[in-house]
Parts: sequence; C-alpha cells; structure tokens
Amino acid sequence: MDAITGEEVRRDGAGRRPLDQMTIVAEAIRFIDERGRERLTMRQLGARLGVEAMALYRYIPGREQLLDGVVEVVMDQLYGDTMVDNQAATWPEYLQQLAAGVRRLALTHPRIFPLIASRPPAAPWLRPPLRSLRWVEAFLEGLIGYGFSRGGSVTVYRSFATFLLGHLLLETAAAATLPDSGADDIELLESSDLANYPLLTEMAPQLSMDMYTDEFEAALEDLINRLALNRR
Amino acid sequence: MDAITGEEVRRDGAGRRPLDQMTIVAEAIRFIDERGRERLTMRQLGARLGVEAMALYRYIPGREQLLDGVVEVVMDQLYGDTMVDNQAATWPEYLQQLAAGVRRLALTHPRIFPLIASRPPAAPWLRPPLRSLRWVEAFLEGLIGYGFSRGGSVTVYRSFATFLLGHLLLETAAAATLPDSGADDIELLESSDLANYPLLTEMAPQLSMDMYTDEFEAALEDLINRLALNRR
DNA sequence: ACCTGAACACCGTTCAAGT
DNA sequence: ACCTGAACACCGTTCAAGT
Repeated sequence: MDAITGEEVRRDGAGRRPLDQMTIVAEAIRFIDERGRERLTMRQLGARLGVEAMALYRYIPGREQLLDGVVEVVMDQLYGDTMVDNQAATWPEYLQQLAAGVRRLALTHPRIFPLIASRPPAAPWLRPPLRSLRWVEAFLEGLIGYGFSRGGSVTVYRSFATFLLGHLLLETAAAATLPDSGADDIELLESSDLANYPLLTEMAPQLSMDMYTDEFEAALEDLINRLALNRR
Repeated sequence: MDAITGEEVRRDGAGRRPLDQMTIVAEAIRFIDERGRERLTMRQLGARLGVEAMALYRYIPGREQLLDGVVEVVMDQLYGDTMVDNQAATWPEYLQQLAAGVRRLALTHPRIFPLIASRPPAAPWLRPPLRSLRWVEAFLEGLIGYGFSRGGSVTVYRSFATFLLGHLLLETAAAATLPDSGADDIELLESSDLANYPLLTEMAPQLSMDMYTDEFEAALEDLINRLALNRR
C-alpha cells in the first residue's frame, strides 16, 4: 500500500513502481534545477529513475518533447499560483501580483525559465510568444474584468509580457550558466584584462551590487504609469 | 598571389589556404546565422571549411571557446558600430543611438544574440553581466562626458542594459528557435486547442501583429524619461 | 506490460601517424 | 607545419528480445 494514497502499488522485479509521464517530467525538473538543462540527457535521467534510457521512450516521445513537458508543468504551476483565486482590487495591483508571481517562479527555477521563451511556442503567432495559452487567456480576461477594452487588454499584454520576460530572462541568464565550465577564454583580439578599464575598476563595487529587485520594481512601476496614462 | 591583398598565399596539397582562428570563427558565425547554434558541431563546421573536425583543434581549444570567440567577434563589431565616432549631442540621443545599434545587431544575428547573455560572462560580478568589458567602459565614459556623475553613470548602465538585453533577448528568442523541429507536443494535461480560448481566438489578429519596434521605442522613451527625472 | 541489449548514426576530443 | 585515422567516451533513438 502506498503510505499517502492508500492505493495498491504495483512493483516490478526490482521493487520499482512503474514509471509514468509525470514522474519522468518531475524528475527532469529536479535534474535541470540541480545541474542545468545542457546536462540533462536521457541516459542520465534514466539512471536517476533506476532505469535504462530506453525505458523512457515508452512514456515520452523524445528529449525535445520532454523539455516541452517541463515547460508545461512549470507554466501550470504558475497558472495556479497567479491566476486561480486572484484577489487584486485594481488592475495595477493585479499586474503587481502577477509580476511578483512570475518573478518568484523565475527565481525558483532559474535554469528552466529561459525555456519558456526559447521553446517553439504553442502559438507562434502570439507576440510575444508564450507557452501557456491558458495563462494568456486568463490574463486578458482579468484585464477586461478591470474595465479594459478588448484592444486595451492586448496592448497591456504586449508591454507587460515584454517587460516581464525581458527582465526575468536577463536576471535568470546568469544563474542558468553552467557553474563548472572553468575553461580559459579564447584570446581573439586583446586580452580582457581589467587593468585596461579604469572606470570599470573604480566602479566595480557599485557595478557588482545585485540591484535586480530594485530595478525590477522601479521599471514595473514605470510601466504601470505609462499604461495608466495611455488608457482610454 | 591573393587577388585582394597581393600576398603570397600558401596552399596545401588540396589547394586550400591554411586555417586560422578568425576564419574558423567567421565561418561559425555564418553557420549559426543559417542553421542555429544547436546544430553547430565541430564536425559539420570542419566540413564547411573542407577539413576534418580534428583540424580545428589546432586553432581553437574546444567548442565552448569557439562560442566565446563568436560572441567576442560580434561584440567587437558592435563596439565599432556604436562606440567609435559617436556624434550624439545629448545623452538621450546617445542612448537612442546605442539602443538602435544594439537592436540592429540583435536583428542581424538573432541566433547569436542570446549567447551574449547566456555565455559565462567575462566579469561575472558585473550586473547585468556582459561579455564586452570594453563596451561597458566606453559606455560609462560616454555618460560621464555628458555630465553624469560616476554613480549616476552606473545607475544608467544598469537600467539601460537591463532594458536593452531584456527586450532584445525576447524579440530574438522567437527567431532563434529551430525552424524545422515540427515534432508533436507531449500531451500532458489538456490539449492546447485554440477552441478553448475564446478571447485568444477573437483577438488573434491583434495579438499576432508584430509590434516589437513600437513597443521597443515606447519603452525606451519611457526609460529615458525616468532617468531624466531621477537625475541629480 | 514493462524493461533491456545491441545496434546505428551521431557527438567532442585526444593522439599517434601520415604528408 | 598541418591535417587525418583510429579510438574513446559519450549522445538520442529504434527495435527485437527478454522477463
């Protein structure tokens, strides 16, 4: 019996429960969070599930679709966090809460977030493209609920999505780079010795301060003001 | 004799001139522009240069460093386009010209541009990180020339770089996805049938209009206004 | 029903050998 | 001096075979 569900648990000869899509995708998410998406291979993922890579193909068409599944699960989590039971009283509050929710997700899964923008989108015609049509639909619906016209809600979607994805892709990119590729740079033209850059050297303390949060909030307030002014 | 330089050209038995770093990196840039960075392999790049993959290792330490070289060459091109002989009379004009130059580069090499943000940066402490320290140094110098304090120039760098990279990463991401991975999506929870999304269906024409240019310019003007207000 | 072994067509990279 | 063949340790993926 399973301790939580109380269901009868089937086990194979090696004492494993059989795989399924969700188990595999969930493990892939954990894998990418820990080691980055470059290192996610079918063979290594199989190993973590106690199985040969070939076994995964019974549940997942291939590696690309596995990555699509990862994005889909993460986007559904976002949908639940931000769109279900949203209590915002005004549209600026609504945007603030959505922004906070998306940023929380991006910082929780910094190595997965870039996939949201780089995977071939579900609706390539949507500008900017997003994997979760359900989220976009709910977003437009929310805005209309706050009194925006249909055309106005599209304008807001555009600038809000651009703002959010843009900022968070950048904030996230640093965290997503492999932490152990300590290889030397190719020396193409001149060495990038810090000594050649007096201003950089002098301002290094300020330049290295992590101000993403402040910058994010300042820019978001700005965007909301802009939208408020242009509203008709 | 070489038709252009007039120099004596060494050729090997197969009638090829010997390779060098620049030739290889330039071919890699062309390759990524045409077929995407996922498909750039040492073996295929070698083939385009009329050589086995192993020959490349005489000039390039490895694939990762080749990609670093690609970014470096592109950034140097950007430096030449935007920083050398910049004639802007005021700092807002300066930012407009830089923004236009960076966007031009991003749209010329949409499949290379994301590398600028995702490669391990030359100075990881720099926020936001950028591969070209030379460009950042010149940027700060320019701002100080227009009367910004040292601290003020850092603030402007931060918000300007965040804005630019963010917007362009997003605009560029669509173009960078492989155009021929027509595989079916994994069906995880529900099908993303457009019929379930009435607002999306209704607003499809507006949502599919490419408004990146307008959005980019509106947001840039906004940023400049914000910077002008906060200036001390 | 579910997993694996063997195989195929690819990778990046090293190094001794060819010219 | 410059390139290649052969090799190694990996990939994703297919499919007949095992339990």
